[in-house]
This record gives sequence, structure tokens and C-alpha cells, in this order.
Amino acid sequence: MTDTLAALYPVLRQLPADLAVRVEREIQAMTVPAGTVLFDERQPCQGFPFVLSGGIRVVKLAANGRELPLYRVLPGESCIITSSCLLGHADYNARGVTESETALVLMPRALFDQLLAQPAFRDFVFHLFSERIAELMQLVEEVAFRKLDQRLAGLLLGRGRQLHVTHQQLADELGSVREMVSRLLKGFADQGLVRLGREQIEILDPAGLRRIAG
Amino acid sequence: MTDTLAALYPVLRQLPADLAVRVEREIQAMTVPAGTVLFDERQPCQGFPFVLSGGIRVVKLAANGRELPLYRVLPGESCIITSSCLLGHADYNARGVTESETALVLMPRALFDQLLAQPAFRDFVFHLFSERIAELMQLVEEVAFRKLDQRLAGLLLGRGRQLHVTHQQLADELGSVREMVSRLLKGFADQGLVRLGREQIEILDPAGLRRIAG
DNA sequence: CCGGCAATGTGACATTGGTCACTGAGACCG
DNA sequence: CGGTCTCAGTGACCAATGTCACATTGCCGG
Repeated sequence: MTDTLAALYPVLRQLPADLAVRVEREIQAMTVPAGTVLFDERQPCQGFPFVLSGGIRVVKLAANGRELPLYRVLPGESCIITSSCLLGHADYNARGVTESETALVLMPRALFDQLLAQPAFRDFVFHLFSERIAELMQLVEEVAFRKLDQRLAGLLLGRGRQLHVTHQQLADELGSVREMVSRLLKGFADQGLVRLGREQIEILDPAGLRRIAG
Repeated sequence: MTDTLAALYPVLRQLPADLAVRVEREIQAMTVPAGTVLFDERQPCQGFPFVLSGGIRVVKLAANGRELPLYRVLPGESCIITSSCLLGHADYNARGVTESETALVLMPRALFDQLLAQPAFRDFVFHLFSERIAELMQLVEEVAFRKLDQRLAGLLLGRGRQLHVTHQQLADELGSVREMVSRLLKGFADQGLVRLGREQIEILDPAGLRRIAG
């Protein structure tokens, strides 16, 4: 297991021996089914997750139960919110849910703090921070300025010609509702941009979609 | 001037002598009037700004010319977008405008990269990153889920009993338009929450506003 | 083949926020 | 005092999105 961990997070190979031992000893491995809530708003932050397989969706919750995905944590990546909480000693301000069965190891807070003293590890977290920032900015722009059809068109692109997905799943991704997605997709189909089937969307005109996405 | 700089950014005092000399030699001081665009979307990132006085408003632009403030950079703080761009070698994805006459020094990119090798300086940037993350999350939540009256009520709070501000300024802050703000404020006034005057808003019932803000 | 479930289609309507086009009210200045 | 700003108030209207209530469709297990 530690091999898998180091393969996905090579930065851990650069630790001095004493810390490497502590990592081996103190991390907690676990495998959780899809849909597990790993952390939630207002919870204190217990430790830092390294994802080995599967993935975590980090979402903001609305009052009425709808939610908006902020980003995903895939194997080899890090959870920026957790980093921020651990550094700022603040509580979580979003929810993390597994998207599929997920294997991960949890590093206790104290050890995480120790590792941050290591330049290599600090750089690792640092660069993941800076990468996510731009994504978050992009997200702000999207929800603040872009209309739903633009966002939907963007969502359909870059995933191949054939998508296996329900309208509900697309709506969740956009923080919207199924009916809107159905209507917009119908509009796309009427324009000849896509062909629709049950749990199936075939992209006929990527350029057209890109034009709508703007 | 270097004294002022070090007073606001004490981390610079912890640099080794050779780097301290380079800082002194290579930074560019400038004073710019209010409303100056310091950087803009799609521009490459020239260097890292240290704000000595005044302040920078960082905004995202909409297609129709409206804009949404992301955050402000005040003396002693750092510009997270700039850090992100410098680290990721990417272009800016927002605009930075001075809010008032602003004195700042610009550190060239090469020197910034050098300084990042210093643990103290890296930690400085690091913590500013983590602080801003939560703010950005908050912003996403606001624009995605909160209604304008809630956001306006929130904006009025925590600034004292008497605000000297035009409706237009409030609208700009919310990324909205004057008419909406006028209407909502009228509503607040009708409920006895505020009293309105020219460029003047008196908070009569902070608790009531807080209730609306949610 | 049938019953039932999940996915989808659709129309009517409500709400929110923005746009346009004004009017009116103070403030300031010659 | 009259002219001219900026700021604020307001009504009519529109576009986008969400909500509700169903109808429909296709698939799958029994």
C-alpha cells in the first residue's frame, strides 16, 4: 500500500528517513463506497487525504439542497480546501463526497504540519494550490456571468463523441435542475448539434457547441 | 522606502543578505492614481506587487461590461492571482485596478522565483494563499446561491451605523445594477431596517439585516 | 407479456434580476 | 436665482431560470 501511495505521490519519496517512517506508521488506510461523505461544512479538519483510487467531489451546498461542484480530487492530487483548513486552523466550508468506491489514506494533522517543514512537500502543496486557484476563478466567472446554455455546451465538450450520462447528472454538475437541462439539450438537438437517446448524447457538431459555449 | 516595505512585509527582513541587496536593487517603486489598471486578463504576469498604501481591487469582467470584485489587496497583503500566475507561468485571468492613489513596488518575476526558494518567504505566500481560498469559496457560494437582497444586506453590515456610499457603488460591489440596489434599499427602508439619504444609509436594525442576510 | 421504475418531455406559471426610459431632488457654481 | 450635475425613485417590460405537475417512453425482471 505504501508503494501505491509513493507511486501516486512521488514527493513522499523525498522525505528524510525519520519522517518516512512516521508516514508509514501514522497514516490510516481506508476504502469507502461511492457516495460517502468524507467531510462536511463546519466540521473541523481531521487530516489530509491522499487519494489512491476513485475520486472525491467537493461541493458547496445551497439552502434548498441543490449543490454546486467546486472541483474533484483524483488520485495523485490534493484537496485544496483541506490544505487551507489545516493551514488556517479553520473548519471545512464545503462537503467532500466520494464519486465512486475510493481508496485513500488519511494523514493526521500533526504529521501534515511536520511535513510542511520539508521544502519538497511544501512545494508539492504549493503548486497544487496555485493550480486550483485559476480553476476557482474560472468557476466564479461561470456561475456569475455565463448562461446555462453556455455552461452546458461547455460541459458536453471534450468528453468524446458519445456521452453516457443522464440529464440529472448534467444538471447536478451545473448546480441546476433536470428540466432546464432537458430543455436546453432539446434545443441543441433541434439545431442539429447533438443527437439524444436514453442516457446517451451524441455530439454531432462540436464547433457549434463551442460557438455557444463562447 | 525600503523601510516602509519591510515594515509592511516583515518577511523581507528574514532574507539572507545577498537577496536583501537584490531586492533593494531590483524592485521598482511607483505611485499610481486611483483607477489605474495594473494588470488585466490575458496579460502575462510581469512581477509581484507589494502594496505600500492605497489598495488594489481585483475583478472579473463580464461580457456586457459589468464586473464582479473578487478581492482586494491592501498594504501588507499579497495578490493571490499574481502568485498563481507566476507559479503556473500562466497569464492573468482577472483585472487589477487601484481603488485610490496607490504606492507599490514591483518585484520582477525572476527575483520572485528566487525568493520562493527561501522557506520564510515561501511560507508567507503560502499562508496568504490559504487565507484567500476560503474567501473565494465564500464568493462562489454567494454568487451561486444567495439572492441579491441577502447579499446586499450582508454588504451593509459590519461597516458602522452610517454608510457614505452611493447606490451605484453598492451595485458595483455586488456585480449588479443601480436600479436593483435602489429597489432593495427602498424595501429595507419600508421594513424600518435602514433610513436613506443622499449618499447616506443609516442602519436602524442590524439584527433584521442579519436575518435577511441569512 | 406485464408491471413498475427510471429517464425524459413538456406546458403553465412564479420569481429574480436586468433594461429602458423617464422623473424628481439636492448640491454646487456662476 | 437659474443652470447643470449627480444621485435616487419608479414603472413597464423582458429574459433567464426554477418549480410544479403531469404525460410519455423504454427497459428490465419476473
